[in-house]
Amino acid sequence: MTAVVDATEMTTSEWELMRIIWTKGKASSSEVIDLIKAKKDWTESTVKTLLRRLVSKSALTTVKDGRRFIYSPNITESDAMDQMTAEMFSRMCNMKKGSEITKLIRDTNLSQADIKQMQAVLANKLRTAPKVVECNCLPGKDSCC
Amino acid sequence: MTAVVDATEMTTSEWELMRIIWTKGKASSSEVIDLIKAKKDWTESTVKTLLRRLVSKSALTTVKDGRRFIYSPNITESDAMDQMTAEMFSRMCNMKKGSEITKLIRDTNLSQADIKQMQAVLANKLRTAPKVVECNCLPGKDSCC
DNA sequence: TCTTTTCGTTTACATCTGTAACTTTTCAAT
DNA sequence: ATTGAAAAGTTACAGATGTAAACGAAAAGA
Repeated sequence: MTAVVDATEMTTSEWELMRIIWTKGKASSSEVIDLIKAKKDWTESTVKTLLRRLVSKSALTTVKDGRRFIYSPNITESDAMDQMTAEMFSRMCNMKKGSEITKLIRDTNLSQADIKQMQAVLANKLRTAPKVVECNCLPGKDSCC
Repeated sequence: MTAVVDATEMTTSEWELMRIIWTKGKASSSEVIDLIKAKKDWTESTVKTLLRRLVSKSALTTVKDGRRFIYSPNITESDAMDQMTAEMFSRMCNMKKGSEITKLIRDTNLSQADIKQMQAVLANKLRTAPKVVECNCLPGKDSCC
């Protein structure tokens, strides 16, 4: 079974709401409305619309609890992040992904454990790494770099 | 002077065209139309519309060459990639960025030089890395992890 | 010069997004 | 039972996006 939810079709605004629901596990619209207030100046209506759209994209499931709905995610935060990241990197030139990741490492606040983990993966990867990665910008030898 | 072009407002389709122009340095609309055919089944009209929108977003500059235009990028591929990456990572929980980068390392085809570069950066970073990175999903201690 | 290509410009149109007001339904408290 | 508050549902609307046809102008070939 392939991914039921396509996280790449969540908009930035929708993503903000998802973060709240991922963090809390589940939430009613009023909880979401309350929590989003700290970050965004949206009206209740706006939040409800976004929640509804997330439901229609199958990113959220609802369960009725009396008069209100409890929203819970249909995709994990981790899976969603993976999809987004993959989508973005798929747009980039193969040859340039490496330096982009390097920049990311440089610019991101990483824990000691994160770093050690990366070091382990890299050490292992080095053993079979190619001398160069081919560019795939244009078909044929005509490519960029 | 801040970034004149906001690459995060380029759509996926527009990005495809940018890649061609980045790779070639500059190109006429007919060159772009020809080259995109290998990847996308767009009509000439569609490509022209997208080029025009890129010009209106200041992502491309045109110089007239006889009857036609030569398009060239107003932002480097590298800067655009940086902006996109930064935008995406800004949406993620601080605490989870590390493992996301680790996955990226695992899933990306990297050259030996790329890997060594990352290793250097990481070794250096480890010396001042925090034990843990705080989650920033919700305001206050109420955060996720 | 007349015609055919080749570009660029204008117009189109459905869907998606950001943003929200207005309306209806349904608990909960008189 | 009545009413007020809370939640959900309906409708709206401008701008962005995907996708393109049609029209016009200019260059190149006949």
